[in-house]
Amino acid sequence: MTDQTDKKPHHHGDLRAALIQSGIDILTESGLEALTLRRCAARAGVSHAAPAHHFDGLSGLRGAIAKEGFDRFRAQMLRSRASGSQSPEGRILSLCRGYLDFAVENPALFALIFSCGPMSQFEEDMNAGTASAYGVLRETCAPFVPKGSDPRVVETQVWSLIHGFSHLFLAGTFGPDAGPPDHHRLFAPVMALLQEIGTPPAPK
Amino acid sequence: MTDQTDKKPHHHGDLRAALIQSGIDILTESGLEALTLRRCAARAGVSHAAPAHHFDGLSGLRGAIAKEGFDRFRAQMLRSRASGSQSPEGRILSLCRGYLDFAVENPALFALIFSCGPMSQFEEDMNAGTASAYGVLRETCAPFVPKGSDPRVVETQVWSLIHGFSHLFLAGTFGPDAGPPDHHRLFAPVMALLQEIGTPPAPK
DNA sequence: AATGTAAAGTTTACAGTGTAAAGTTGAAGG
DNA sequence: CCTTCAACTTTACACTGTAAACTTTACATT
Repeated sequence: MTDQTDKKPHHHGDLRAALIQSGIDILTESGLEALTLRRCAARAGVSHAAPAHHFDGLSGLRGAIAKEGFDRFRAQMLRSRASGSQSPEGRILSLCRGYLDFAVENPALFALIFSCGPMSQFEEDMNAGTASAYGVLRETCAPFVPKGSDPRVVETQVWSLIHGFSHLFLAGTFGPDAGPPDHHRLFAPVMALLQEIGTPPAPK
Repeated sequence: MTDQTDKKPHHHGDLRAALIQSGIDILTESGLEALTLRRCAARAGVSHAAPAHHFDGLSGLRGAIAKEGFDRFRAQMLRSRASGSQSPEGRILSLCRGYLDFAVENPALFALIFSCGPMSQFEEDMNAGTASAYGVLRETCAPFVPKGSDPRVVETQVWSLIHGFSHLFLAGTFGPDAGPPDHHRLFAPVMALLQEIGTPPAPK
């Protein structure tokens, strides 16, 4: 609708960005349920109805935050991928490490991003973010796609594996005691399977 | 605390069970956000404060519903596993089909079960349900565990894979057009990887 | 049988939430 | 200087969870 990205608002400096950042702060500090239009407004120092103007209600705010969250998610995956070994195996393993680390470090934002509830109305923002993150995964998976086969097979395997592990880890399914310090220990089976996925195209 | 399973309540026949069923109905009809103490009470024909008595507030109601949901989840997996080929491979594939089918048929209940937000207070109910479902997975994975190795490796791989696929499928990550009719088509890569996991212990 | 007691629900009240409408401010353009 | 319009505020309302006080009912004890 109205493009207010490069247009200076009248009163506040850049309220839209400030509201998104306030929302992310609230998510980080107090969890998903604490993300509220009114609290977000209070933190940004505006009236409680201001966020409903910039975004289309609460779900609009959540969509905008999710978009920003996807950007950071993607950035962290890229950073992690660039940090380790640059072999095809090393790149995909580091990417998945970044995936898990982001989920562990930003659980509420991660949950918001992949929430499948009332975000359906925001498929525009949502699909853009998903496609962005998915693109990173695709190019990292490319070396493992057998020639002539559908790349989505490998992509789906890797994507499902790392996402399922991250989600179950956050939900505490792998034990209530497992905390951020030792999540890489539990991560070992996933890494092993990822390496197994990587072997077929390079048999000898 | 108070065991009210076999004790006839005073006014209502069995309000606790009625409230849980009302909650599941609301979830099925109107989604996760629609699950409300007051709506649940109205549907069961009692005052709005009644649910807060039987359960410990909203999170208590959600915990009780999650427990019931886990039972149905487990039952569906068992039913599905029993329906197909009884080879070790067939059993694990059918189990995962049941997993995915339950998620597709009960998206809100599935999301509630694996929500990692404010359920932490209900680790008792939650861990019981998780352990119950996890047990089914364990025994189905057992034939694929190499002798002397940690069974949790295979379990984690299968669990993460099927859960991640189900969750991403519900979230629409694999395309917004993919609906219940063709979710088994998209499921193919996961099945392939599951069979791959199954091969190592039977090399010849 | 009368009475006490505790559980099961209801009523009342309150703080917080999203949303819609009307009102206010302030910067830009003629 | 005045108009205009977007940005924001104020006001109002329906709905939510929670806590407290109150009422009813079944059971147990005397």
